Amino acid sequence: MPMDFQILDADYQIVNGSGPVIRLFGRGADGKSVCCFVPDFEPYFYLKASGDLHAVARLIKDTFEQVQKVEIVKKFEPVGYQKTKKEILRITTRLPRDVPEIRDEILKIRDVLGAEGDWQIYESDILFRNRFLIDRDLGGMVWVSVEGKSVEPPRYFRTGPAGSSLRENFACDSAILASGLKRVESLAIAPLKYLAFDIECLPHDGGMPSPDVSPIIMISFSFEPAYNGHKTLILLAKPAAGMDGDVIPCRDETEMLNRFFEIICEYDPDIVAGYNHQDFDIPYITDRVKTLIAKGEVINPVVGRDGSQMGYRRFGLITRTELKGRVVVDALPLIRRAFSLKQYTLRVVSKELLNREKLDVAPMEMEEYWNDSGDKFKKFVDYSRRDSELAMELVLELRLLDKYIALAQVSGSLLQEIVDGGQTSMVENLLLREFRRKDRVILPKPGDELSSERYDMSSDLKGGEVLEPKKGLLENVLILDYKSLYPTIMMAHNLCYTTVVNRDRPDGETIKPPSGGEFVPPEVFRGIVPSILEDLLNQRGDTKKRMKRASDENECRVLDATQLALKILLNSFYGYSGYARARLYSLTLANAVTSFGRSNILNTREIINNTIGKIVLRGSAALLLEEAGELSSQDKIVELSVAYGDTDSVFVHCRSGGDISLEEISLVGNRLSEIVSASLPDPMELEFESVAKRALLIAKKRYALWLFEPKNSGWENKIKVKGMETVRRDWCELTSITLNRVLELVLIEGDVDQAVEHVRKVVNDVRNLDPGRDAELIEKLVLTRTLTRKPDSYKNKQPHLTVVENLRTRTGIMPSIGTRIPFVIIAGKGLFVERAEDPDYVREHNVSIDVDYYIKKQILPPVERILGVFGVKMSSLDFDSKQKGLFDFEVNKPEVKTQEKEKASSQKELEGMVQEEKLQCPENGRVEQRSLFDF
DNA sequence: TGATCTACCTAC
DNA sequence: TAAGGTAGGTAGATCA
Repeated sequence: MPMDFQILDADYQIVNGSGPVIRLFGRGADGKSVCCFVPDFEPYFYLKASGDLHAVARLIKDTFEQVQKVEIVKKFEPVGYQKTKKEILRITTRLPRDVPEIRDEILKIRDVLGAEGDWQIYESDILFRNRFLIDRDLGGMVWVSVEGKSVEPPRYFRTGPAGSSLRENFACDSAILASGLKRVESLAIAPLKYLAFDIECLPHDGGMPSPDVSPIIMISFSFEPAYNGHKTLILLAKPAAGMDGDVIPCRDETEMLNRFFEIICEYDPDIVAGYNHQDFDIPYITDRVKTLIAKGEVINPVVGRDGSQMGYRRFGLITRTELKGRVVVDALPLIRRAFSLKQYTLRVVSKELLNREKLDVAPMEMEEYWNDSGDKFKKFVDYSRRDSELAMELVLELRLLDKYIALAQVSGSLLQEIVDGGQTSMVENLLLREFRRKDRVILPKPGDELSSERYDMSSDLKGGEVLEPKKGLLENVLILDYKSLYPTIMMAHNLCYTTVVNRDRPDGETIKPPSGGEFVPPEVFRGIVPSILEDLLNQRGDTKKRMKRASDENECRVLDATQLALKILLNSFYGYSGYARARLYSLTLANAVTSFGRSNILNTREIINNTIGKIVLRGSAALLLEEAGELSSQDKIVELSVAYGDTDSVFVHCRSGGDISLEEISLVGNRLSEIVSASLPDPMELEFESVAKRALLIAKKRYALWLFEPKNSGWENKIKVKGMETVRRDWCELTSITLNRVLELVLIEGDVDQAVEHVRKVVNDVRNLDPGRDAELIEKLVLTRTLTRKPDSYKNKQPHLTVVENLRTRTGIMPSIGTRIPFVIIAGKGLFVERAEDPDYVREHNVSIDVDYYIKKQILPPVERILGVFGVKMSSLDFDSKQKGLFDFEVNKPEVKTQEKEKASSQKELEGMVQEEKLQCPENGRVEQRSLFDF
């Protein structure tokens, strides 16, 4: 009877005498975990050689006993348009590890033969499990239906209680030796089991714990679904009485660790979650176990579905953990990628994203709490339990994995690879599949030398065009943008590695991008990348259609994740082509894409400003001047000019003698989208996105819009801020809330006076700051910056470095790279950087804040950039003296086109809506999920 | 003191 | 076996 399961992980095993056997690990639709053995898949790679290929083949076969067979096959080479395939060798080895082993040796054959010409190895560095998945059209989180016979699952051994003899167990529920395997199309997700855990260590004097001396004293678990009725469990490294039913006291640390591994194996989770456990808990446990074993303790750290032990490897700054057959999901990096927050400590993240409090025990107090047997001890236990609960909730409630599961299904990469890595593995996976189908081989990954050579060249890659903004406050601005600009450019112009003209010349015309280079048109050869993109785009369209039909909420979520994954993949190909470590790197290709993009946006501006110029509104029609013919007094003429644009967007300023309603502007928007789209090659499309009733353009990449979007039967409005200090995390919260208020007053109320008044009040509050009382205000003065490298590799002093240094000398704690460091600027003499201080330290020691810095450097400059537009000057400010008038605003009554009284009716209408629909400024509202790159 | 460089973060 | 891309604004340190 065939059995269906979803592929979670894959690897291979060497079976004595019969070569490699692929193992697929997964969870069945029936809820059982599976290990599926697939025999008869052989490792291979390709060699392009010169001379008599038969002779080369024979020599290779005779020289290397690892080589099973050498065949001559016809393939296209990776890059460049080619009229015909070329004969190359396909070399099959006995074991996967033979491939890298003989890869370099094999080039020596060339010297033996004294052959002239180019030899090149292809596809020798593809992991065997990936090779299998690609060749069999399988992939991560894909469903398979397998036929075969039941066999015994992998086993593991572990110590029993109190030093009893070794006990043997199966590492997963079932195993099957496959005789037939086929892909099943389904977006369903198997009933996955989630386990989250967190450890507590007992450090020396509250400093950093070290696994060779500091014991692990508690481990907490969280389970979904429950484990023997428990949602959580807490293991203690000491006996204890009077604890609740989720607490398991152990004799000592060794017994606790054995229980830990036992519970993991028994529960048999698919997903092992934690918060920073990839970098901390897992390495710590691994090292601690080693330390204890070295002392003679008996611990068997089994965690894998094949009976393998826990382990980790460090690559430079990155730690990789592998739990065979399972997926390690660290919520920290996923949250960093998905949400823009000022800090990513579990405390801040839980509060911001789950609105849940982390319980806390200060490192200095841990020892006391641990040795207590009353309330303090219980508090410590609860603190530990809460941490694993939070890790689990972050993963499940924020649905952090949905996107990654969809990406695995769509790209074919294994889930772990996607969760750990970037876009490279997904793009390469798709490329390998499609190149294989079209008989084209792919290059190996570039070495360090080639990569850095490419990296030096990559300054030759030009990016998008940013139009100079028409600075100031504008009314009635249309926002249009190109849907998936770069992918559609590649499709429209057949831009691909396989169409670039660099060896064979096609007969007819070629496509010539503005950046130079030549590409063959699709009639001559349809590029592989454009065809992949087309497929992804079609799939996305279908998915969106299915989403509209879907009634089930869960189905809708899965489909939404799928269309999002498709969008991410669509947008990954351009970046990959200019990425120095890509297998397929082509500056010609990348430059062709961006150059079409630049000329496109410039063309669009030209068409709107000059070719179209004006639109006539007549009834519900938006007409070109030539369509309108004779104009009547009923007609409304809208004059168009592009006020700004960045890469794939244009902001069109609409002016007319009288008022224009949102509906009327929308008519213009739709018409523009129609006209411009019609002038573009398929599938490029300029989309009408939204209308800004008012737009404040400050500089390139810095603006605020009062946006109106159609919603149900009315309009939904909100302020959207880009690039300004309100959305920047290296400014303090006081700056963002003040600026947000100013923007509201200016954009919605059109009331500059009130904005000035507001700023005056804020400045006054700061000036009269009383550090003892205004803890809340101080909270709003905290700045944060990312520690981006090792402290000694900075050339200039930096404020957050000062804080890191202070922290290190005071507590011995060294934040890791990537951590956001909070600080405030304290009063005193000397450089700004030297006056940065840890906010906690400031609070505890009542250090005074540099009030002047906050007023002059944090509040006023950003405010001035906005209010300056209305002629508000703050030149005559003298903050150092404590005189009467703190400062004088010179308000040149702005000719605020915004305050025209005659608009009373529409104005009132708008204000009504504002009250209904509360403003969603990023800092005030719920934290928004970070959006994607999307050109 | 003004010009240049370094660092960070953001828009797309 | 680490990592998609470029364009751009702003602040502060450092250089000349």
